[in-house]
Amino acid sequence: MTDTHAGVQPLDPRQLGAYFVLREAVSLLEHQVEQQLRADGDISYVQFQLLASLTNAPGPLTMTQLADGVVYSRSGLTYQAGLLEKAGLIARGPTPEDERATQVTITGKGRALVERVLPGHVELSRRLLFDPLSDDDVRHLGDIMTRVRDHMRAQPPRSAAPRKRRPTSPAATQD
Amino acid sequence: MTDTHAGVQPLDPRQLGAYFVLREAVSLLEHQVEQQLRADGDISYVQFQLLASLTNAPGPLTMTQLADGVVYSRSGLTYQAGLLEKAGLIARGPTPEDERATQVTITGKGRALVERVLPGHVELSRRLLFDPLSDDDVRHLGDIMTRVRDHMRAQPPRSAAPRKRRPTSPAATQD
DNA sequence: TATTGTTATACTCTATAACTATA
DNA sequence: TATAGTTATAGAGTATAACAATA
Repeated sequence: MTDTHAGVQPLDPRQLGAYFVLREAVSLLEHQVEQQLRADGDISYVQFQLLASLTNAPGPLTMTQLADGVVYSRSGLTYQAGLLEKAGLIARGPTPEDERATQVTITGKGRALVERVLPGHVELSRRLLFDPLSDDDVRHLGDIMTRVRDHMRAQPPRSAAPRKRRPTSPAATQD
Repeated sequence: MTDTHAGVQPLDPRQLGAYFVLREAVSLLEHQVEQQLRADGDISYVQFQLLASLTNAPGPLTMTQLADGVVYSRSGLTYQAGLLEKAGLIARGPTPEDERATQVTITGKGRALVERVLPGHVELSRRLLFDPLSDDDVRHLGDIMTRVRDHMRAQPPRSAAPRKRRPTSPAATQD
């Protein structure tokens, strides 16, 4: 990459390399996982995440709670929840405390699907991600990404809710 | 769909945690980067990657070379290249040596766009990814993900994959 | 008025298969 | 026959805005 732009301090080449190889490796991983989930359970990773969130939760979640960290728009979640409900994997109903909210419950079929899909998911991540890594690598990777995640979550306005999102700065230099 | 998964050894919780936090952190990062690229240059990350590959390459690339590591189907690349060409960022022409191939060149406008977009991209990755990391973390992260990437690239395609693997070409990678 | 969630809609992107043309 | 690339097309997913109901 040419670094002939004045005014901005270029990123350390080591950082630049780490960033791009991270993106590349995760892209390859994502693609493979997507195939596995589709083949084993006919769901996407997003759908898996939603089911997994419900599985891990102590009880039903509202749509807003379910959206957190998985989806970046409310309508996106409504769309996905619609698919999951049509497939009989979740159920939606009223929330007693707040009549505006929707309570989302995972069904037995939904739990069964997670159980059916999880082994392959786990096996694949082991084969693709963990095979070439030592225990220490894994520990360090988890630690690093946890810090990064927490850092990012602390920084920007929270995701799935903002009323109005205005990306600033039009590109300035002509079209 | 019928998956005989008797006796699957569960993943070490540390690995499971590392996997999911990796996916989560990268998802947040991707989303932010996508916004930055769209705001600063009206391109997607895939399009940025294609332009960056051409910028880094010593000369023009064929479509096949350009596809490597960025896109997972030929038609997907044709689609993206069509957009980039329509925007005047790349040019496509015949390849002298092989009349079947298409030679892709980046235009001055394309280079200018990369230059315009890169500072913000770099700045964002520093702020989101590298701020909470030490130099040692970055070194380790780059090392880990390089090994993972190389490992995945060496893997033979899995069951349902319609045999169309490309040979690894050294030209178009970013690190 | 603000918030929860849905709907309508438009758009982006991906991927399979059929096709052309070269090798 | 095999490979490079395009096209046609279908489907999945996303996001914005308008909307209704409730707080």
